[in-house]
Amino acid sequence: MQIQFPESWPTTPAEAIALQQTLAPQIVLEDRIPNPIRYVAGVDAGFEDEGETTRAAVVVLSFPDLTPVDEVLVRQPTVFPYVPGLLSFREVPAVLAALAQLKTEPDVILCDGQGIAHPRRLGIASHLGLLCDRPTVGVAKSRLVGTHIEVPPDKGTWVPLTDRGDRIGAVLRNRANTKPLYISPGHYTTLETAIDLVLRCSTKYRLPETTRYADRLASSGTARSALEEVQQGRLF
DNA sequence: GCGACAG
DNA sequence: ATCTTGTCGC
Repeated sequence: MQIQFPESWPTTPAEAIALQQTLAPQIVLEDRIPNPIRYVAGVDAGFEDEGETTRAAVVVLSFPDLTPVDEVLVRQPTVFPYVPGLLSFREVPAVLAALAQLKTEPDVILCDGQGIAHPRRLGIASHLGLLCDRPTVGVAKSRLVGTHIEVPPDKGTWVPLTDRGDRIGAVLRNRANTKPLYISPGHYTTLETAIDLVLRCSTKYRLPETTRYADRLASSGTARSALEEVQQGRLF
């Protein structure tokens, strides 16, 4: 898909925070997702060489059958350290490079991490949504900010995630007997639609299929060689 | 000043 | 995120 790469990228936390404050007001919390949805994408990032190299994986699944139809894996030098609240500045560059190589245009992208459930309302899903001008949803495995009551144990139930008086997302019990997921709108979507989409992308596991496929692709790129396995005496 | 803190 | 063995539970 066509990607407009940023001409410059923040180098320091101070610059990154300033950019977030500029971009946050541009987020659109209205549904602008194509109907019907034909393709959903999942993105994930991983690291090698003690963080020196970033891996970004993106997988496109047909919807609603969730069959993988396109995928890309890229590796490039890491350009920003991990700082809570500034995750996008570390992972987005590689993710954009991966998206640029997709042949199939996704109608919506599910990201590993928060959307607007962020201190400055610009988590990685929101930031990515603005940069590629696409609907995005944040699917995080844990909380960054906000408070919430306990989530009922029943599968499919959720409670609002609140921060400074704002409803910034939902804590969703995607499966019974598992930790809940933190869902929040990224860009061009409402919380209700985000929750519905995550549920419709989920089958028998805690994480939606989109992120599971992306995780697997990202991991395949870091799998140990047979030689390394032998040297560690763990073959067979 | 003391915790909390997506991936 | 990554390192890293076995182990508890469905």
